[in-house]
Amino acid sequence: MTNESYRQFCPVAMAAEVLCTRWTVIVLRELIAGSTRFNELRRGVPRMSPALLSKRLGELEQAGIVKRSRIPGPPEIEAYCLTQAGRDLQPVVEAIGMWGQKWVETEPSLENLDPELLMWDMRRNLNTDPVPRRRTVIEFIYPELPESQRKWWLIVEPDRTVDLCHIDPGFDVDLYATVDLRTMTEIWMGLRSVANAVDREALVLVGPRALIDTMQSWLGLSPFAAQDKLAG
Amino acid sequence: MTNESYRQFCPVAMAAEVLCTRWTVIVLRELIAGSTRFNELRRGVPRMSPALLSKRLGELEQAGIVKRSRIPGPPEIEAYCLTQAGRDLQPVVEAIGMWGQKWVETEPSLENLDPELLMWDMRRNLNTDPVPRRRTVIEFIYPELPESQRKWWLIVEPDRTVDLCHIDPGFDVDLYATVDLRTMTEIWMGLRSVANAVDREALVLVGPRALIDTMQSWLGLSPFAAQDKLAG
DNA sequence: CCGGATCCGGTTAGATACTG
DNA sequence: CAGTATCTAACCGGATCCGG
Repeated sequence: MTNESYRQFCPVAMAAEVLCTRWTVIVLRELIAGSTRFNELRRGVPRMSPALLSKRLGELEQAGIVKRSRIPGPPEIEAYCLTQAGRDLQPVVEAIGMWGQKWVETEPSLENLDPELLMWDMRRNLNTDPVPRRRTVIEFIYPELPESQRKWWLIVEPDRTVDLCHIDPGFDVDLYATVDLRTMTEIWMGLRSVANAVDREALVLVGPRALIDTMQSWLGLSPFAAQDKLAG
Repeated sequence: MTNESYRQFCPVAMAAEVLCTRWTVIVLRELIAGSTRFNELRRGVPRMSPALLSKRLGELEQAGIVKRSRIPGPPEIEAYCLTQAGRDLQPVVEAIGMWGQKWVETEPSLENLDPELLMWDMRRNLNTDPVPRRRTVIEFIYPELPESQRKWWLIVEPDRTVDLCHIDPGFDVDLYATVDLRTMTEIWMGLRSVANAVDREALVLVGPRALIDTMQSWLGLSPFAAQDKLAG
């Protein structure tokens, strides 16, 4: 069931036994970002098999990092929540991410683009403060992608909740953003600014001036975008 | 040769591909602590096979974390040194260790005691400032261990270098410390003080008063000993 | 839909021995 | 000193299937 121990009394080894198994820190990133349900977590780690995710969640529960609770139904739903020990892992995950942003060459990772992951992250981090206090709809169009992944809608409701759809919700669209996936991912990662992408015509915005001019501020970036890159 | 990618553009995933494979952070801990040669690293990870250590060092070199350099001989010797990217991993390893010290139950790890690891760590962290400015020899005796691991000598030379022997160097001994391995490990990890162990007669010190009274200060503790424990 | 369990083939890690 | 070689056991990825 569990991994063989390193058999060292050093705290680094003790922690690494739990944390440094395949996929574990990625799952922790999702939990820290706020995901709580099994299939919600799956969206954040689409290439991880559900069997392995289930196993890892069990190990994290065993280690006191995650607590499983049953939300009364129907449908009866399981929620995975971080304990205090789990929330205390945020500095660890952040340190790993900061190092990755600073030192890992981007080129290889920019070959692994995923519009669903990107849009999901954008939804999570969108800053609603600069957005008008009525329902605002932004449509992203990735012309080079197949039909099923081409169009995405971000919807900011008057109550400041943000929804993401990949089928047309039928609302009037305030802002259209036509862009290639790589450019949008680079913007999200802080490797390029909105203005730069517009200048190079890699990003075409159609909509009210106010929404366009504030895009860099309402488009929440990756939590690691502020870290300068030294590699790649 | 290398691990399969997570295929995510997130910096956490990019970093985890390199860092979160088995044994990798333990090897990094050794490199950060100052080990540079292959067999020196092996002493810090005695349960890791040399084949895997060699493979990991190759991966770390590939990732730009370690640089291999040849020290002219004979004997010709290879040295593994951290690059700037490698030194930048210190906050990551420290964050992992701090979390481990705070949240991982100690009991299981205290079943995996190792006198050589412990003495090696003590040698590395010994604070020579409070030690007299002549050669000082401290003999540790673990009565419950087999002959080959029972006696260890820490030698502080006048030039402030510290040596560790596990065969009698033949010098006059200034201080004898008779202790069981578990108690000494608990002291090293900050779970118990020298005074407490002496009071409970788990640690018996024979030698000059000055050396005994200052032991807590010259005995450098684990870098994580300052972090309070909340689990186990 | 939600939350997994099962099976199978390929890869990785552990143990031990050996070499230039 | 600094690694290879070899063999076996454990783990992982991918697909499929299942009960509520």
